[in-house]
Formats: sequence, structure tokens, C-alpha cells
Amino acid sequence: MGEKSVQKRKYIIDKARTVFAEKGFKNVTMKDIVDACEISRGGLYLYFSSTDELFLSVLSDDSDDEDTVLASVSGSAAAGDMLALFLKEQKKEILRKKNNLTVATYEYFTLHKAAALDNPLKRQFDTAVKIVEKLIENGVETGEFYCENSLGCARNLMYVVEGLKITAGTIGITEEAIDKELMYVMQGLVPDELNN
Amino acid sequence: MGEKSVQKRKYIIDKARTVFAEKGFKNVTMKDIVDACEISRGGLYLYFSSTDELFLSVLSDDSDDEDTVLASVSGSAAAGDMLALFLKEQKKEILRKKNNLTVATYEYFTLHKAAALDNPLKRQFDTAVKIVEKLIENGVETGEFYCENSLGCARNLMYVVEGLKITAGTIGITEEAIDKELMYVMQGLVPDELNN
Amino acid sequence: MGEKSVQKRKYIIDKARTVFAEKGFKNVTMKDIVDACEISRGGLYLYFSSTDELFLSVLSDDSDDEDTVLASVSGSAAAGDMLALFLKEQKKEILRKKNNLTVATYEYFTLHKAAALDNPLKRQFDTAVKIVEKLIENGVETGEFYCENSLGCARNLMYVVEGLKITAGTIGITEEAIDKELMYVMQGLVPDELNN
Amino acid sequence: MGEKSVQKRKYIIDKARTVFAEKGFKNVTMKDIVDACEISRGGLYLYFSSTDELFLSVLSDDSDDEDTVLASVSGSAAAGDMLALFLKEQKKEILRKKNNLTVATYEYFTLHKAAALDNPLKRQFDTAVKIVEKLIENGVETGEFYCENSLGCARNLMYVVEGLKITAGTIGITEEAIDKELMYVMQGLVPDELNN
DNA sequence: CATGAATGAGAGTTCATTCAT
DNA sequence: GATGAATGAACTCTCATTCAT
Repeated sequence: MGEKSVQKRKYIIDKARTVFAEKGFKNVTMKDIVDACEISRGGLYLYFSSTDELFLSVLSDDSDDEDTVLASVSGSAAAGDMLALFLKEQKKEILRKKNNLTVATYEYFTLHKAAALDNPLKRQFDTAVKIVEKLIENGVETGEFYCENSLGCARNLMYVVEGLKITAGTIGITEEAIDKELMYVMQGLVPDELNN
Repeated sequence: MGEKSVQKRKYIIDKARTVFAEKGFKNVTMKDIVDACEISRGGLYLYFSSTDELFLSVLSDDSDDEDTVLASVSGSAAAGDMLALFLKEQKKEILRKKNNLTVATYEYFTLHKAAALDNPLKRQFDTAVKIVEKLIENGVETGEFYCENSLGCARNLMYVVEGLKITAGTIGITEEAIDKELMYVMQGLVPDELNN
Repeated sequence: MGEKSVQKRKYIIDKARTVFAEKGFKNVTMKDIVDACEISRGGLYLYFSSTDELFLSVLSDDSDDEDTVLASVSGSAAAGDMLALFLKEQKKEILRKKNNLTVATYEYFTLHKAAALDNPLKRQFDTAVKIVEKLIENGVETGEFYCENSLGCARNLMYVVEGLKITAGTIGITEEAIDKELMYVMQGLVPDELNN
Repeated sequence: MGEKSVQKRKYIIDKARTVFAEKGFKNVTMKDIVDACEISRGGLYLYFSSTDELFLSVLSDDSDDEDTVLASVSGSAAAGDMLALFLKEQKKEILRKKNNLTVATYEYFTLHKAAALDNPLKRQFDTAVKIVEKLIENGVETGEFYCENSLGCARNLMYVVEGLKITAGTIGITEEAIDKELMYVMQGLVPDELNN
């Protein structure tokens, strides 16, 4: 096996992300990847031996990106601004047509429920909840937010985001609808006196 | 072609529902259905000529069930009770292991976005929102609920439900978590004086 | 087995002729016949158990028609008129779109060369040659025709007819082209002094 | 896709010609070809994706051979000799058992009448007629032949050849019968004084 | 390391043929 | 006799995977 090229590995993963985003998971064949990468069949197998392995690689590659996002969120700005920033990222993710792995991911983890425990999807969700919780707690301390159950509130927000994601990927959704929905959630956090 | 045996058609649809629930949409082959039904290859084609057609039949067969649910909801009980009943049904749906078509449905409509306009998924979602809206409005009138934006609130609730459904189908979710989440949403509707 | 209905047998043969004429031989399935006849699958098998058997029946049914034609030719009119009449029949056959079994017949006997000896096609061809030969001999006796080798001449004429048939069934041919060709052949029979 | 191995392509075409010659067109399946070539199912599809495509390839491969024949005919020998040579080639073609595509070709163009305009069969026929016409004209000029209508005569000859071909492929025909027939046609071209 | 021709398992689909009614 | 639902064999076609170069 040896070293192969890390660069080429990365290249394949990037191309594969596009393909999975376009076609979901099960619908993608090794041939689709080979065509998208314009490499040889055998060449692909040198790096990945199945769409399963490839998809997981795309997913963990994505986690890196997310970590970056989360890092940027955990700065020291006002809690409200930071939550707004976080939601803006989520909105971008929801609307993203290209490279949107939502449905592919759902598909993949339907086919592989067994691995559900250390499921990247779960980790991702849990991390996001924790971050939102933190942000809300900060906001409550500074008086920007009012919330008696920051964990419940954070979880609620993330379920709404999940709902928006899957809706966007299947039924379709307009930007306005997303804005309206996220606004609605945010307003639940604002103290009544400020709300008026 | 005639309708052949309506009974057998129904039988195939029922078996197929189980298969789709287990394997999603794209992962299901006509052979899977044939095996599940214990009929011949040709026999299946007598009734359905593709997994597409079969899946849509499963879906519309399901709609019947839903209508029943909705009918039961439109009784004349107290708004709060009726919303609770509605959410209980949703919870049942979210938790359902066998015959849960959530992911298969999402998969199907990812592969067939073109038909998005008269998308059963959309119709289903919109109907649910309308019903919840009505229930909330009733509750507000009787003083059971407090809500300034019943449509927004209804939509929020349904996005949460969607989020719970897809989470259950992929990451997995416990009954308690669902209860907690639905409770959280309900409490947002209860007037403050009653909440304490 | 018993008697079945001679009438229905005839009905099936007639419908089948149309189908074979449209689609050739190998391309025709029992289902095609069933559809054309609007009878049941089982019903067809009561009368014919394969397309082979059915096709042969169509063919021998045709022979009856031909005998009629030949009978009409063997009247006592002038040889020239009778040959003209015969060629007119051949032309009709060549041009016939519906119920033209030429290619189907060729196909059938390609697939069943073994049975070539008592091949209806051969019998048909030989009979036609004999008739033309007779007609020419009559014409020579009455001075209408000039021909030193009536058998060769008859055979030549029938090969031309075969060539025209297959050309019509594949490349396609215009009525004028047929007329021109048959005329050319006829003129070869007319004594020089009359030809000018 | 590239051309893969030209050699193998040629190999497949050669094997396929034998199969089509034996079984006609419609009766041939991709599996028949696979078996004849002793290659894998998938392997065949690498080169040809249907019996249609394969058959046309066999046909155009044949055209090359024909061009050679025609070239050899357009030499500068005496017209009579050249026509004799041409007919000898035709006779070889008529008698050829192995690799005789006559019936398969007729079958193919019966099933694909639509494409009749640029029909190779028609092109082939028309070319042959033109060549014979030229040969006859040359012969008339040198006094070897007598013929008032060289085009009509050429066409007649080619219809006879077509008739002989299809007869050979279905009913069957002896070499003597072909000789007799071709001789008959040739004699029609020889001036009377020489004929005696 | 990289290539891409080749393989063969397996999915989709059609149809001749049977058989209970 | 007649029906047509049901069967299963056979065909088309695709793709993951291998391997000689």
C-alpha cells in the first residue's frame, strides 16, 4: 500500500463530495466517482475500496470544516451575534445545493444503522447542541437572552434546523421560509420587554 | 389489464412497505419484493412494473391511514387535548420501527425532485401545519393557549417533528427524548401564569 | 381436444397473418397473437401451441387462396392476357403492405432450413414456374410469344418476381419500378416484329 | 471510451458474422455472440452495446470486401469477361453457406424500415446496378453485347440475383441452377447472330 | 503507483406455458 | 371449451472488482 499521494486522496474526496451531493448515497457507483475524477478504475481502488469507505472519508473531511466553523463561533463576541452567525452558517448549509450531503448522509445511516452509536451524524448533532446551549447560557448571563432551559432550547433549535435541512433536500424550501423560521426561534429567546 | 386480485395487490403493498421501511428506497430491488412476498418474478410485474410505482402505491395506501388520524383529530374535544392527541400520533409515527417509511420517502423524493410540485410529502406537511394552526387558534380562543403567531408556531412545531423523524430514522432517538422535545414545544404555547 | 371451433381457428389464423405481416416471424410472440385476437392466453393454446405451428397454418391457409388464383389463370383466354393477369396478381402481392408475408416467410425458412425439402415456399415457387411455363408454351403455339426455352424463361421471370418481393419488403419499391421491371420481362417474350 | 483493442473488435465482428449467417438477425442474442466469442458478457458490451450496432458493424466491415470486388471489376478487360467475373462473384456470394448474411440483412432491414433512405442494402443494390449498366454499355460499344436498354437490363439482372440470393437462403438452390439462370440472363445480351 | 480491459454476479424485464377455476 | 393469474427460464444490461501490463 505504501504512502500514495495525500494530495490525490484529497482530490478524490472533493470530487466524490460533489457526486454524493448530487445523487445521494446508494445511487452512486464507483464508476460515477471514477468518471468525476477522470482517473482509472484501478486507480480509485488504490485509495478507496468501496463507496462506503469513500463516503465516510467525505464525511470526516467535512467534520474538519465544521470544527473550523465552530472555532470561529467560540470567539468572544456578544452571544446574540454569535448565535446569529451560527444560524447564518446553518442557513447556508440548508440552502447549499452543491455539496449538500444531507440526504446522502441520511441514506447512508439508514443503510448502516448498526454503526449508529459512534455515528458521525450523532456526534455532529450533539456538538451543535452543546455549542448552542453554551451560546444561550452566555446570552442569558449578559441579559441578552431569556431562557429557563438552555439545553431544551438548544435541542429544539437543532431539531428545527434538522427539519429545515431535510425539507430543503426533498420538498424544497425558499430562503424566506428559512429566515422566517429561524427568526421565529430566535425571538423565543429574546426577553419579553425587548421583544416589543 | 384489469385489476387482477385487489387482495393480492394489497398483500404486495403491505409486504413492500416492510421492505422499504427496512432498506430505504434506492436499496430495494424488485427481487427483494419478490422474495418478501414469496411470489414469482413475473408475478410481481403483473401488479407493479417498478419500485417507483410500487413505492408510490405504498405511499398513497398510507395516506388513507393518515386521513383516519386527521379525522380523529378534528373532533370537538378541548384544543389542548386534541393537540396532545395529534402529537401522540406523531410520536407513534416517529418511534415506529417497522413500516417507518421516513427515510425511504426522503430518499425517493431526493431522487425525484422534479415532481416536487404535487409532491405528496409537501402536501402532507402543509396539511399537518394547517391542522396544528387550527388547533392552536381554537386553544387561543378558549384561553388554553397563548400564541401571537399561530401559523409560525404551527410551522415551528412541524419542523421539529420533521427533525425528530429524520433523527429517529438515522441517528436513533429514545422515547424520552421525543417526549421531552414535544413537551418543550407544548409549553411554549401555555400562558405564563399557567406555566408556573 | 375434441372439435373446437373451425370458425375460431380461421379467425385466429386471419388475425395472425396480419401480425406476421407487420412484424416478420421471429419478432412475433404468442402474446402479440393473443392481443390481436383479443382472446385469452390459454384460449390460443387450445388451437395452436407455438408461433411455428401457427405460422405454418397461416401459410397453408394462403396456399388455398393461391390455388384459387392459379385456377383463374388456367382458363381459356389468350396466353398473353393470362400472363398479364398472373403478373398483375404478383404485383398486387409484391405491393401488398398488409398481409404481406414475404419477409416472415423468408425468416421462418431461414430458421428451419432442415424442413427445406417439403418446404411450402419451394412448392409455391415450383408451381408458379410450371404455370408460367405453360402459359408461355401456349403463347408460343398461338404465335403470341417467341421463346426458345420456356422453362428457363419462366424460371427467370419467377426469380425476378422473388427479387422484387424481397426488395419491396426491405428497401422498398415504387409501383412504377415494378411495372417497368415486369414490362421489361414481358417484352423479352414478344416476337421482334411485334416489338417494333 | 477509447477504441480498446481494434484487433478484438475485429475478432468479435468476425465471430458475429458467422452467428448472424447461421441464425439470421432477430434470432441472435448477445449471449449467442458471447458464447461464440468465448468472452464475458460484460466484455462484449465494452465493444458493442446491442445486436443492432454489432450487425451494422458486420455489414460495414463487409462493404470493405465489396469495394475490393468492385475495384477488381473496373479493370480494363473485355466487357464480356468482366461481366462474367462480376457474376462469378455474385454466384460465390449466393452459394456461400458460412458467413452468408443475406437473410439476416433482409430481416434487419425489415425490422428497421424507417432508416430506409440511407439503407446500405439500397446503396449496395444501386451501386451494383450502375456497375452492370456500365459493363453492358461497354459491351454494346465493342459489339460484344446487344442491348437497347442497358439500365433496364442491368436492373433485371440484379433482381434475378436478388431472387437467387433469397431463394438460396431459404428454399436452397444448387450450383447448376444458379449457373443455368445466370447463363440464361447472359445469353439475352448476346447478339442473335452470335447466339446461334 | 497507475491503467483500463476483462470478468461474472446479479438486477431488471419479458414471455411461453401451465393450471385452477 | 375458455379464462387469465402465476410461474420460471432466458435475455439484456450494469458495475464492483481484479489483474496483466
